[in-house]
Amino acid sequence: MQAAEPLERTETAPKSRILDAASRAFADKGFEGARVDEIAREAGVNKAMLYYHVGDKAALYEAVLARNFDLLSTNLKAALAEPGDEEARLKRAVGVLFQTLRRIPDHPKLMMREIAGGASNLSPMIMGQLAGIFGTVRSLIEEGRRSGALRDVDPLIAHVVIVGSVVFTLSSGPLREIFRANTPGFVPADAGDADLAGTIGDMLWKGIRADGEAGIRRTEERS
Amino acid sequence: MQAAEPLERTETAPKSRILDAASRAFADKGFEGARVDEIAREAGVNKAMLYYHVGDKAALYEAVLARNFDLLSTNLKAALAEPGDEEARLKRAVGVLFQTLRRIPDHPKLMMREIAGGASNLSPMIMGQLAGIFGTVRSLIEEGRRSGALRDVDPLIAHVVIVGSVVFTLSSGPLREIFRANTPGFVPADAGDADLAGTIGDMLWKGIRADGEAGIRRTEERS
DNA sequence: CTAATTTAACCATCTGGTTAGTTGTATTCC
DNA sequence: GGAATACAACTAACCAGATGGTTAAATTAG
Repeated sequence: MQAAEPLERTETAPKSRILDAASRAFADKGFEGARVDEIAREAGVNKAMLYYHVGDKAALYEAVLARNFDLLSTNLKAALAEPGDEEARLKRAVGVLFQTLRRIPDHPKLMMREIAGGASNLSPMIMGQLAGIFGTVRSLIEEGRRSGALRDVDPLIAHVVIVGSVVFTLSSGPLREIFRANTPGFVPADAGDADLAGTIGDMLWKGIRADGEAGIRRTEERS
Repeated sequence: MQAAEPLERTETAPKSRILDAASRAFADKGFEGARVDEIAREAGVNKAMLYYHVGDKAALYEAVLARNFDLLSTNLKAALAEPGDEEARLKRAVGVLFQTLRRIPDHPKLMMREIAGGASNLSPMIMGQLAGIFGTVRSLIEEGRRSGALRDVDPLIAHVVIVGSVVFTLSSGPLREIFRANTPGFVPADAGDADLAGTIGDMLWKGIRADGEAGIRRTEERS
């Protein structure tokens, strides 16, 4: 038995490279559109090695998703474990969601495709990870409701709106650039990442916070 | 087959049936995942007829998208043409977006997949339709900013958040049902459509309306 | 030697797309 | 009228290339 794996000197481990390539392919072209041969080539391994190390195409897909959700879940839980008032925690959650997904830009794309497909191809393991993340966000929202900081929103709907806003924003970058380029008199680029996350966190917070005694302007003020 | 043409013998026009089947297939399985044979079979048409009436797979895809965007654009413009203050118009826009997409439930899925793919497969015609819709929403937001009803949000980002929220909510219905079923002590179903649209419209409105004299907390906590 | 890796070659099946030919029917020509 | 023509709608059969997956053999490491 080999005591320790002294590898990854030259490059990263083959399995990791395979998952990286697979993640990119699945995100860009979808499960059906991704070509196993291309993933292998891009990872710099023989196709048979891919089956040897990971398994078939479905296993490959699941491995990619599991790895991404794991990172996301860990970061999110860590961010919400720290103390703070509801506003700070929600915005921190959005910020962490934003920056974590920036580090794995394939993930929002995978999620969007998966949801479009009716989430019918998610293994129990992945569903468990998803449920964990949902539980974390749900706790945040329900605590906020109990403390009176948040309005009486449906946690699941709020969750979907939060994730949808961030995921959509992150994934639609290329499309936005096209619009900005074709719209005269328009700021030519998105704000930086921190600003973007801040803007969206702010919108979401204001969208679900309790109507303060002062915030209830029913907009009938027209000068 | 003379005058006695049985009313429903022909059901709907072949092309329309083909587009319906194609829309479903593309939404559920993606462009690459959709099988032309299956689309033809589902439409009750010989495969060659599909090529005869519409064209190849890409043309089929474009036809589906064009038809959907057309309906969406028409409804949205009509809804925003009617007068009203910013709050009413925004909420009306969200409501129309919601109910139009409910009528073509494949469309949000197609959009999600397309955005995930980097919007790289959209023909100029489709891009034009998209630009038209964006222009409509942008006008709404910029008018709101000028009148002081809305905060100084980036119209593109606001647009993305609005559309993302609605599209995500609509597409994630099945996934939400799974979560609701597995979460004890949870309301067992989504609110009705009107309520759902109202809830989300409200969240979005409160998220981008101008800060009342009390709400201004320039949270720069991100150091 | 033995076992873990790695490779080239292979294959059964599927997929988008085409083609040659058929049918029904409206129009033209005698 | 009715034969000939024209043409859109439709079909069955086919095909070349791609695709996911396998295997037997070779190479390397302990």
